[in-house]
Amino acid sequence: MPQLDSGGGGAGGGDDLGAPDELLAFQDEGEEQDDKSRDNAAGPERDLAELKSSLVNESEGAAGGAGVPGSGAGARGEAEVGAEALGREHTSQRLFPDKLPEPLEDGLKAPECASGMYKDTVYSAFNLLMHYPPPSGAGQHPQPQPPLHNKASQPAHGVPQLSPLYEHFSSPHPTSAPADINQKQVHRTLQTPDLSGFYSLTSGSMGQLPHTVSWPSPPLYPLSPSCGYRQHFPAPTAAPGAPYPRFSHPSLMLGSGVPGHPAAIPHPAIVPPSGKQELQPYDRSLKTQAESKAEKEAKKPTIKKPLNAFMLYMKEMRAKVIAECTLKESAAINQILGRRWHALSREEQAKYYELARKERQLHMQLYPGWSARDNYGKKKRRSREKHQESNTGETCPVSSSGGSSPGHCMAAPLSPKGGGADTQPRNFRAWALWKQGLHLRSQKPTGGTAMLSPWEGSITAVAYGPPAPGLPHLPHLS
DNA sequence: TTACCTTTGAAGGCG
DNA sequence: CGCCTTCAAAGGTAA
Repeated sequence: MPQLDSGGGGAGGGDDLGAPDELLAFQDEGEEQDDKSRDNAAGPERDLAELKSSLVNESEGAAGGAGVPGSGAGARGEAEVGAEALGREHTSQRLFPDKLPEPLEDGLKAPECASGMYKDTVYSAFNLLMHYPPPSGAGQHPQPQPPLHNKASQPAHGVPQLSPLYEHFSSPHPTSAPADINQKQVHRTLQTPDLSGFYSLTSGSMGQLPHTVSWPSPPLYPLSPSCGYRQHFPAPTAAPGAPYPRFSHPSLMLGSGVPGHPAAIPHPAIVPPSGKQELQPYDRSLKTQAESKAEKEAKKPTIKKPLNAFMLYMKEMRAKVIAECTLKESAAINQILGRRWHALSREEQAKYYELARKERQLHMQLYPGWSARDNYGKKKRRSREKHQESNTGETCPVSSSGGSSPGHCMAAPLSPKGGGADTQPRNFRAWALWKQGLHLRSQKPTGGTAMLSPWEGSITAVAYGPPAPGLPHLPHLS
């Protein structure tokens, strides 16, 4: 299992990462950022930054202002409290210099957002996360954690919840599980030796597995009460040798090869159709047997899509942004995260791409017949009418404002329903980029092939595109 | 109660 | 092959 260096050294070779096309994509991105740096004072990027800045500031003003009335310093104090709290847990991981790519973040003018923005970013996390495969983990015994009773597979407010792989890779040898796990035991057989440490599932039973797993996760960052966030858990008691208690997932613990342990837990991708926690087996027994088959069918758990790289990144960083920026609105937070994502170096992004690739690989192994199409229509989206309206793409804010940056189009105001976002359709961004001869990164070449097996060696290259049809990234897994 | 917002990436469908 | 659509997470917000 490779130990992905978080620095520029081992995994480094960032220039070695990615297929040529991918490098091109990154190059374009970097050039764009460079342009931003060079042209910091003017230009469409600046417009974008200012626009976003105003948006973010508005949001922060709403969120932070309530907690710390009229005091930017106070807000900053909160952020510092959060940063301090972070530091307590990540003191040894603060490898990332305080140097900020300010041009990239100039849109975030709020000092509480700008300060410490990059202090605990991907590096700190991946120092601990990217440890493949799980080490023997002797002596690492994460503390049992109280079960949550909120939505299944969802963390408490502000608590980052990691994907199974994400957590697994950093929870090497869990030994205990919440008390309510016993009611949710699902026996599954090993499917592949490589995944034995992750989930043991029979492929045929995937779709029927109930997903009642609460996802106990202590807060990564002991938020100060002054931040206005409830603390659902006591601050994690970092046991010696247990670097990241929050990454210890009980379900993974159960399935992680603990001798004689009877159970494994479904992949968190399996959720009830409602997205809410399914009935416990005990409760289910109260159901009459006359429950219609159709009803049971309707209650079939939904297998969620595996998280992509950005989603994984968001999951990890959301709490930090919330803590630093005292933001709550996910839309605003996601904008910040999107900017941060673009500000990440190739190496940093590569780690998430690699993690996402493993997620997909695992997901593929667990649910062989699953297709993303299966979930189509389960989440009701905007009306077709809006889509059609948006497809016209004739309301391009670029053309109207003279902006030339794709990001300019992306900087649709955070408006209420029917506002700018609706006048700026999703595909508009693709249109705007295409119009400028650019390409979305999501449309980069397919057929990517991993040059790295996660189970071996260090990263020499990573293909970010989807695997070629029928060509798994990890040949020995399929 | 439910959809929307907002982000990027993956995947499937369609022309 | 390129484009479009949908979904994945998250939580506040509006209908």
